[in-house]
Amino acid sequence: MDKSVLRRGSVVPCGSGHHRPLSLVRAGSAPLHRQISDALRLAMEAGRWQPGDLLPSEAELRSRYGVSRGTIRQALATLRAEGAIHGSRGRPAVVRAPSLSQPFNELLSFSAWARSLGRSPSARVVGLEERRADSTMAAALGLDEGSPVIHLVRLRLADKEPLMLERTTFPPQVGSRLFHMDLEGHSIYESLAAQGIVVASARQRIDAIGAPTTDARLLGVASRSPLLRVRRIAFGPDGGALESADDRYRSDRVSFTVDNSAGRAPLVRGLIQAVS
Amino acid sequence: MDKSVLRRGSVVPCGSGHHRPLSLVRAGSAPLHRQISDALRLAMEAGRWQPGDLLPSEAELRSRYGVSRGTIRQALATLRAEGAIHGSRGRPAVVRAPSLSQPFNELLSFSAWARSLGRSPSARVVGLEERRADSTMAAALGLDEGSPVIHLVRLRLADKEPLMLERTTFPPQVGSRLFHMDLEGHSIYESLAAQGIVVASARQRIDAIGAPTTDARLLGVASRSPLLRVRRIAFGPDGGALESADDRYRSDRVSFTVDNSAGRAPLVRGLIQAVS
DNA sequence: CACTACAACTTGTATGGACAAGTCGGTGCT
DNA sequence: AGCACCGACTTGTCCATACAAGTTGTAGTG
Repeated sequence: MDKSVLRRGSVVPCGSGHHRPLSLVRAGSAPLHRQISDALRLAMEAGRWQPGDLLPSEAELRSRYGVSRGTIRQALATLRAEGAIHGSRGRPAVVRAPSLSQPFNELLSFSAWARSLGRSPSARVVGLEERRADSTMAAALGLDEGSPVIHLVRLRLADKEPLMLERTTFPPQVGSRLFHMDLEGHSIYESLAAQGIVVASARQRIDAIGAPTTDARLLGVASRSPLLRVRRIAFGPDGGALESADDRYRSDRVSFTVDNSAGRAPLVRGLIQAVS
Repeated sequence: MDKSVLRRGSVVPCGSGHHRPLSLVRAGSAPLHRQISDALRLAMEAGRWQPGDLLPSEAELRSRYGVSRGTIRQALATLRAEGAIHGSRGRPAVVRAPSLSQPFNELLSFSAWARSLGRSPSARVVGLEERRADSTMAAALGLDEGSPVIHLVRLRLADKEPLMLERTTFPPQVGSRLFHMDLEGHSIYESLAAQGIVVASARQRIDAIGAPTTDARLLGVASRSPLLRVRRIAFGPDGGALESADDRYRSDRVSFTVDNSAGRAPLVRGLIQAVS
């Protein structure tokens, strides 16, 4: 009798056969169209629909959520403006690509970043020593030239695969704490935060360099192969510099994304590419 | 009797005192809401409303164009998705400062970016041709495999110095307009914006590659030297893909910065390094 | 068999009405 | 003067309806 309805609906393998309207709060909570767009976005991020799949038709969504068509269209319009779906006339909306939404904090802490991608981060200390600041480093950290600084070099790994070579210079009041810390297991940022040292702002510069031979050997790539370099100065709440870092990523495995919607804040993220 | 109506209306110094519905084509032409959003965007770009000004109320727009409120709201929703206006409840929509979308624009448009750094941008067309989309390109643009696309390759220069090699693929409805445009002098983005094609969101991926020989020759660097690559997909307010780009920057001259203050939006910018 | 035409579906467009929620200015009270 | 309150106005949300336009599968035609 209504096989025609099932024809389009069968595109979506709806595992749980809910027939009553899905849970929507109609009282003082968020607007209905927002609840619906959030739910759809969540389902897309969870991989319930693959890129290229067709969303359920507006009529089916309407009956599934028990709202009018205008409300459904408003929810879909939100997803369309975000670039998550892509509609044309006469056919249900097409799922565009995995939507990405993660906090920005990741770009600061390798450990937090790797964990957010489902990898287990670790580190291998290559060197830890006290130095005297040269002129550029002194300027970066706001110190006098020749004053002592602590220089730390670590190879950063995710699932035991080397991804990044990290050279960090700390002013004494921060760096002196490193000698009593576990530099290979725990996140430096998290250990410092436990001692009340928090990063309030950071300025990072991204460019590309050819790998020097020593860097190449540590990272396991060919000499002179391209690396993504991130140079960062992190500041505390009082504006004092907490570190000056030079991170070099294997560019065949790591890339950064900038997700930008007009009028909204840009979302900067690191990615680890799939092994080809 | 109705001074209350004039109270809000007086915000807009309506020079030409049209009282009949402004010129809208109701036959096979563009949809009404699109004609209205185009007209409003044009008026805003012409400086008729300054940033911070209040747009006329929906009721006034409704009577001015002789359409229903839903149509007006659809036009305003388009402008909101573009970031041109910014609405809150109980007050007419506010015209957003173009400076808010400035860093966003810089990352998109080489011309706008170079000008913001005090350089004079230009371009040299290396190739312009129609192609058929392969599977990955079709997926990126949301087209069918094998459908025609327009492929443009340009060398981008600042003060006549080559900085970036740009390969862009456009879907037909955007790319077909390129053949009637000045591709070496004017900004493509600005020319397209004048025709109502506006970028609402974009996804960019940054990594590093070694320069292939052809790229190296065009950019004037050694073969296999590191380049900063930015791959971008730009979307319009309706979620349709407007372009898929592959930009390769001379990493000895260009870098990107991410300024991050905790709690505030990260600021992503490009930099041209001083000649050493 | 190839092609056309149609019917059923889909989304896009547009209208009208109704109520809730927020802003703003003025009124009147203390 | 300072303050609470109210009413007019505004946008946000939601509903119901109707038609246009595009897609797709099916049935009928040559």
